Amino acid sequence: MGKPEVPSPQRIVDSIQTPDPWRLSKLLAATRILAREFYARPTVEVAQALLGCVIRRGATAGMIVETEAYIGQGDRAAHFWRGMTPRTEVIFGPPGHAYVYFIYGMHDCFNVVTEADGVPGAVLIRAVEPLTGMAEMSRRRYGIGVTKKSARGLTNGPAKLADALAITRADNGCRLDRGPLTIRAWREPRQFEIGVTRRIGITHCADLPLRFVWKGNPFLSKPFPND
DNA sequence: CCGCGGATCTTCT
DNA sequence: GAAGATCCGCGGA
Repeated sequence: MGKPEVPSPQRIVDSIQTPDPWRLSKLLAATRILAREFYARPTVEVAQALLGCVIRRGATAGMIVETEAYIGQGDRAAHFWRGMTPRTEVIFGPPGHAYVYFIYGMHDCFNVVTEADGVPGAVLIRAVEPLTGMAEMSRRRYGIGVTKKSARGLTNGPAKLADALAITRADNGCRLDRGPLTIRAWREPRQFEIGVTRRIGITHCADLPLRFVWKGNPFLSKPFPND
């Protein structure tokens, strides 16, 4: 005669299991905000160094597991390959700022600006592993915190994670070392292998090895071959 | 699991 | 005026 078990929203969503559930306070204590200098390096270097880092917005956070580099030298897939336009202005600005663009009439995608001030370069964040606030992320994406959908689908794509972390064009040009949207590194760095592949969803320069993934992580937008 | 088509609108030619 | 750094649902294996 027990009452039917009705798990709380947080329970249901979390029970879909991320391997590593974090409380926000604990997460903040275990990480520190990346300084602007971190981003003032070659784009490919930053793209790899960002793997394992944590994007935080309010009570929601996810760990970066997949990135793509968009570089200045003859990269026709980069939005800025022809030079500066109103849209790509922030990519030519100081490093450590957000570049958020709108695509296919409905999605926002989140990039980090790299290289020295005046030199274009950006890293597209393609997937994160949810760490905290999954019910809230689920509400942002599905309009409901209780869902039977797999946790994998919550943030395993550039537009999905932007949605889950409420990143929009309003964040375009904002700095990432302060303010409501920040990127943090673990004080005790995680150990993992980095896989390299061609970038996804582009037509030009599709062969360049500029996509970087946390090898074997289940939250990739597309699995690493042989995983 | 995989491939296909539709949705939808900003940006630059 | 066309393409685009995507996602989702659907149908089939």
